[in-house]
Parts: sequence; C-alpha cells; structure tokens
Amino acid sequence: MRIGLLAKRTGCEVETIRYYEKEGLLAAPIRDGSGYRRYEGRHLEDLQFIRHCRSLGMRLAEIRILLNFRDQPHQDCEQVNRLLDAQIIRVQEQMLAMQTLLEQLNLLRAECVVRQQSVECGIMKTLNLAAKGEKCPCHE
Amino acid sequence: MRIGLLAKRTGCEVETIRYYEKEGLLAAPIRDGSGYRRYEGRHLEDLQFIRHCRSLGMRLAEIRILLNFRDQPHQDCEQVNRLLDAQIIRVQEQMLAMQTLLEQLNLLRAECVVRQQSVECGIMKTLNLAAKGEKCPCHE
DNA sequence: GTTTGACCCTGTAGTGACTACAGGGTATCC
DNA sequence: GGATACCCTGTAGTCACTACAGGGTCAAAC
Repeated sequence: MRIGLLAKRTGCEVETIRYYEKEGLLAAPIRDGSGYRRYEGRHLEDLQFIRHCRSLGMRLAEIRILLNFRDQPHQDCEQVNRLLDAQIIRVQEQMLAMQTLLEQLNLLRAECVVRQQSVECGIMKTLNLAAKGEKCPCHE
Repeated sequence: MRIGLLAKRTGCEVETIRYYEKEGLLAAPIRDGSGYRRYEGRHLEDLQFIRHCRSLGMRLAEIRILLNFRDQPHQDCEQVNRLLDAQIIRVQEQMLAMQTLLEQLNLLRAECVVRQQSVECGIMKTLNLAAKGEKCPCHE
C-alpha cells in the first residue's frame, strides 16, 4: 500500500509517517517505479504499535526501546516494566501539578465576577499585587 | 541592578530574562558603560508578573495580553476573564485526558508482574496484539 | 602587573513531536 | 490534454526555553 492508505488506516498524518521513518522508528519501505513508498503488512503493524504507545503518552525514545524488545524476545523484560513504571509516575506527578494549578486558577478567577474596567478587575489587581511581592490567593 | 541579581531575585535564568526581552515581554533596560543591562524596580515587578502568570501555566502570548491590560487600565476586563476561563478549561481537559491515560497505563502495567523474558511479558504481548488490531485492556 | 574568577555580551543551535509549506514529479480519469 | 489527487524532498515553524561558542569587563588576590 502507499503512504496515503497507510495514513488513513492508522489515523496518522502522512508527514508523521515520513517523520517516523527519518527518526528510525519505522523501517524504510521499498520504492516503486515512481519512487513512491510501498508498505507491507508489517509496516502497518509497526506503525500501530508506535501509535498505540504514543496514545499512552510514551516518548519516541521509549518506543524505540520497546520496539527493540519486541525484536529481541529473549531479553529480560525488567526494563519494560521500569519504563512503564516511570511513565506512570510521570503522569501522576503531572496530574498532581495540574490539580494545584487548577485550584490556583479558580481562586484567581473568583477575584472578578462582573465586567468592569480592568483597573477595577480583581484578577488584574491580584496579579499586580503579586508582582509587587504581596500575597496572592492563588499562591496561598 | 544587573541581570544576574535580577535572575537571583526572581528565580529565573539569565537566559530566560534575555529571551523575554527579545520576545518583547520585558522592556529593554538601559545599558551601563560596559554594555551591561541595568534593571530598575519596575523590571523586577514586570518579571515577577510574568513568572507568576507562567506559574499558572499561561502562555507568553496570553501574558502579553495581560501586560497590555495592566498598561491600559480603563479597558473592559471581559477579555481577562475569558482568558482565564480558557486556561481553566484547558487545564481541566488535560487533567481528564491524563486520568484516562493513567488508567490505561495501570491496566497495561498489570499485565506483567514477574521478571521474565520479554517474549513472555504480558506488557509486550499486549502491545503486540494491539498492534495487530486486537483488543487491549488499556483501550477497552 | 598579571592572573584568576565571576560576571556580562551576542548569536546560534538544540529540545520533542510533529506540522506546514515550497517547489516539484506521477498517475488516473474524463 | 487538462484536472485532480496523490507522491517526493527539504526546510522552516511551533513553544518556552536551554546550552553552548566565542568573546568582553571588572575586582580582588598574588
């Protein structure tokens, strides 16, 4: 199949597929007489593997490691487990940070309820006072 | 004060301060005889304003808008409110996505409990099957 | 008087994972 | 023969920095 069909089948942009090839994640396929890429079933599978991992928030470098494991099935899978654990911890930490962020934003947002001149706006007042080093509701 | 002191006072990297100047967020200060930047109190305040907004996850483009509001105090603050609302929604959406992500990762992680050859590893097996289009626990 | 070290300058390139062209070639249908 | 849809390479842009390279300035210590 050609790149456009592969893209359609995986829900991936054509440019992204070429990018994965350039990055060494997806094997370069053979070319037809016109110089077009001709993909086989294994490319579809590889690309779906990559997209699946990406949908789990993994980085390309990590996916490269996982692809290696797939191709060397007798390696100890400890690294796979550690990789996933690291990813889980990363997501948990980001969620915690975002929770704090959301609380801060809501507190700041509550400073202004009515439409008014920005000089009277509680949000702007709070941001200005915080810039002067005073306490703000959003950071305690 | 010179850039190093400003950096220390705000917890901001020297390069970041120069970057904000280049991006037009922080006014260019006057230079002394050696060509060094000499900052005043207002620069400290501006930088703290910027860093405070950044700590709330706002983008530089949004901070630029907020800085404009600060300097035009008789503008209607409606846009400030909308900007904050958009930021809150963005964070909420990201948190929801991360929650789903975390659940998917945990389900995948549960596929492997013991250390073994990667060919036997439940995580690798699951990823491989998913790449073949089969159902995976992480995506239902 | 020179050397050391801390500070400052400009400018460019790199990060990650794409995305968006520009400028061209190819294939197929009408 | 022309329109359209597809494909190619290569480069630049995104965002908010970060990390140099290669140089200048200044004060204190030796």
